[in-house]
Amino acid sequence: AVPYNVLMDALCKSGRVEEAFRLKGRMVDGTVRPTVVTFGILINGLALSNRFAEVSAVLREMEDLGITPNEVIYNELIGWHSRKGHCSEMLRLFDEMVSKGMKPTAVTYNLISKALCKEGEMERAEKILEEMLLSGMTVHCGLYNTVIAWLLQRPGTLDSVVRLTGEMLARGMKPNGALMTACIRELCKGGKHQEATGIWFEVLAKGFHVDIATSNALIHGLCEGNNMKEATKVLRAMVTQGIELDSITYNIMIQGCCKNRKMEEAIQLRDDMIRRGFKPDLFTFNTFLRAYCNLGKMEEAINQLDQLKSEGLKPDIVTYGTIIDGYCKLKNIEKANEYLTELTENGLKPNVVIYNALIGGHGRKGNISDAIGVLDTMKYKGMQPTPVTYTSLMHWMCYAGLVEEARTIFLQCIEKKIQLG
RNA sequence: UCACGAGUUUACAGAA
Repeated sequence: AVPYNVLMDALCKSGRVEEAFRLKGRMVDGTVRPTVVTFGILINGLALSNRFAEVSAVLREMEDLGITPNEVIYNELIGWHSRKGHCSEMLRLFDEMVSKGMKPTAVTYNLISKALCKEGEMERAEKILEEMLLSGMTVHCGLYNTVIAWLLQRPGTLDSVVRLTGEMLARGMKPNGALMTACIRELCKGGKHQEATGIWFEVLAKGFHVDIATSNALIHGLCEGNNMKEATKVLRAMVTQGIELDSITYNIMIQGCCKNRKMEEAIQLRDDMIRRGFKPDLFTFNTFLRAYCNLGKMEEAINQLDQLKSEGLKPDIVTYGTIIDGYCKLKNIEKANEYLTELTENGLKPNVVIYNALIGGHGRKGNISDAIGVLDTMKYKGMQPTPVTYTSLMHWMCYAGLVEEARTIFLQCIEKKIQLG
């Protein structure tokens, strides 16, 4: 039957459904028995050529032959209704599939959530989810996972996300790792630290495994919100719960300390990291480097550069971006250019961030013509200036009293429809 | 034979 199926599939996909059916006719007459797959191909063929009305005949034939539709057949039927926006029929099939003891697959959930979550219908997706619950329909965690994932992509849905995730947990379901991570990240971004931490603890309390990425996202979110106390609490909890930290965890915590100028603690964390067998990586070094730059301690910063080199690591564009910006903030253009040269010698290409930093350097010195020179270089190299480029340039122009020039740039931005924020 | 697609850390501007 396999060669038949292959041929029929090809025919269906090139719109020659009739011929596929004729082939199936020969199978039935002959010795080769069609299988579920055969019918799956035919149903897909009918759907592709918009002849869904004929599907019921196919289903009847299957029944006559004693062939039970499997998950794929259901997915095809659900897919058709999903694309046509026939939500109730789609959900009926979903329920039927479950009641016949079939497990919906990831494809099923994607099809359903896609239909439910179509543009502007997010509320509907939520409502349907709740209706399913109330009417005793089977709601698998996969459906929750997909609906929440869709919700997360839309602004202003955080509350729903929290509620649905809470409902999942209340029903003993576990949100998948990517979902948990996204959920926690978004919650933290929205300043909902207690909620984020709460979910994390709750999942652990239920005895579920929590991905390291999720825990890291939580700690990062808390650090970003300058909530080092809570971040430390979570870190401690990870250790006591036996969750293995990784170098990313350390890097996040180090960055958190550095941002708060707690260099001793940052160094302590790095020591701890090494003690546990992790080598500081580029992220670690770049983070320290930035911290020293921010403190105006350029010797210390360069010391980090030397150290990372001697560890066999290669400084990357971020390393140089940090150093160059550090010198530019100190109005030391000469040094900045020195590292610009080193960067190119190491086979790296300056990017927008580097140029933006240089513009800031010239600007701080009141050297607007050189700042404009950098902008010209960018354009010459075919590099797209960013909103940062323009706001920085305008700022330093105003600072130097060149308000009219700044206004000209501003008008150009509007003309080019550049969003300055 | 059916849909789509993956999560965590480091550099640049402005307002307070």
